[in-house]
Amino acid sequence: MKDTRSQLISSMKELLWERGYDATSPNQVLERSGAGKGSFYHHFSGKQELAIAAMDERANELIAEFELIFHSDQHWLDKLENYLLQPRDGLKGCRIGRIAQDPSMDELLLRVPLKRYFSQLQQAIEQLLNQAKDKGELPESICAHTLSCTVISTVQGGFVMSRALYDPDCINMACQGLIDLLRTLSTLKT
Amino acid sequence: MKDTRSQLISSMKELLWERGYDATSPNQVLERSGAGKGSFYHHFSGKQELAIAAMDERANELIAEFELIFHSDQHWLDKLENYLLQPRDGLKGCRIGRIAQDPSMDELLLRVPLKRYFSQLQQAIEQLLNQAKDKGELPESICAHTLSCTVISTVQGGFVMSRALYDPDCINMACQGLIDLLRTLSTLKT
DNA sequence: GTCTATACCGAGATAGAC
DNA sequence: GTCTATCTCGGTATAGAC
Repeated sequence: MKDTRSQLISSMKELLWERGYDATSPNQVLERSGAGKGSFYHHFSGKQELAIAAMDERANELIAEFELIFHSDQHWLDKLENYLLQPRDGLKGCRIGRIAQDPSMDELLLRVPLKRYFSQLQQAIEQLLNQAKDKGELPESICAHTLSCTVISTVQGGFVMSRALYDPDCINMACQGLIDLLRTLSTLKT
Repeated sequence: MKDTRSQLISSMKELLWERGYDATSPNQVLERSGAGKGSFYHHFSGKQELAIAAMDERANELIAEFELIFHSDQHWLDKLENYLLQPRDGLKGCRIGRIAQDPSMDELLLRVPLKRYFSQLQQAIEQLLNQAKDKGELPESICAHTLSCTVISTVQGGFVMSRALYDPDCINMACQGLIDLLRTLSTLKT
């Protein structure tokens, strides 16, 4: 059991994942959380403030997840594979990237937690790739920053493609394809 | 100058690109096209039918674009680079993939043109990659179907990442990173 | 803190005149 | 074919009692 405020945030997190920001209404949040209108507008100034709180929690949660993977002491390629081949439901969408396409994301405040998550993720991946280059296991001609964009995009785009083709497996294949390229490259170098 | 019906479709295409399906209202379409409500509901049964007509046109248009690239007589890697490095506005989103995340895309009818586009694109890329394998320029261990998912996802995810970080350049880097991997791989094989 | 009542607006569509 | 008037519903929020 948690307090009303937490319930609201929790329900908003679910709905942001399922429906995004624009398509989620306060009423849906209330229904799911069991709270009343009064509580909602007592704890938050409105939909936007609640959404930001929810996205902040979600970002922290996801950052903790990838840090667990990237801070392990496996080989860099195993870490990356570990990250890329995590089980994902292609039809549901990324728990945070999901909302990036919503028109309301033009608003600066809403973008803050989103930006924070992706910045940190990119930094982590770029660092990993630079270590690989230092060890001579990735060609010097490959730019770690550029490739980190590719890695992140593959995951995010996998969700989009899965939904477009209505095939939950697309995202897993997309990630597998990238891993295959990296493994092959590392094999040929050896 | 075109007739009212075409104007409506044309405006809907723009709005679907800019705002997606759920966030686009009939009123916005009317305002942009200069048509009135009467015309709208005379030519179409409603928002959904208009959107499908618009997406159908858009799909045809985009299919023609990639066919122009893939049916040229360049080397497969040049074709792929040509496709991946096309100029794209990362902040606007894919002209058709943009709407894949909208909640309303759960409706079967709306997904038809979306699915048609992505299916054909994937088929074209897969074919290209298989030719590369036939020529021995891509390792047999690489699965063309799997890798085609990666290619498409990189583009789609590039748009998402660009919007998340609010950096129009992310998508271009993501695509460049994938090309770099493929070029490197092809170099080492030689 | 939480509830119910109320208000305002725009989405999406229909009706019937021209 | 196109126009204006009208309708219903839900999104988003405020007011004031408890």
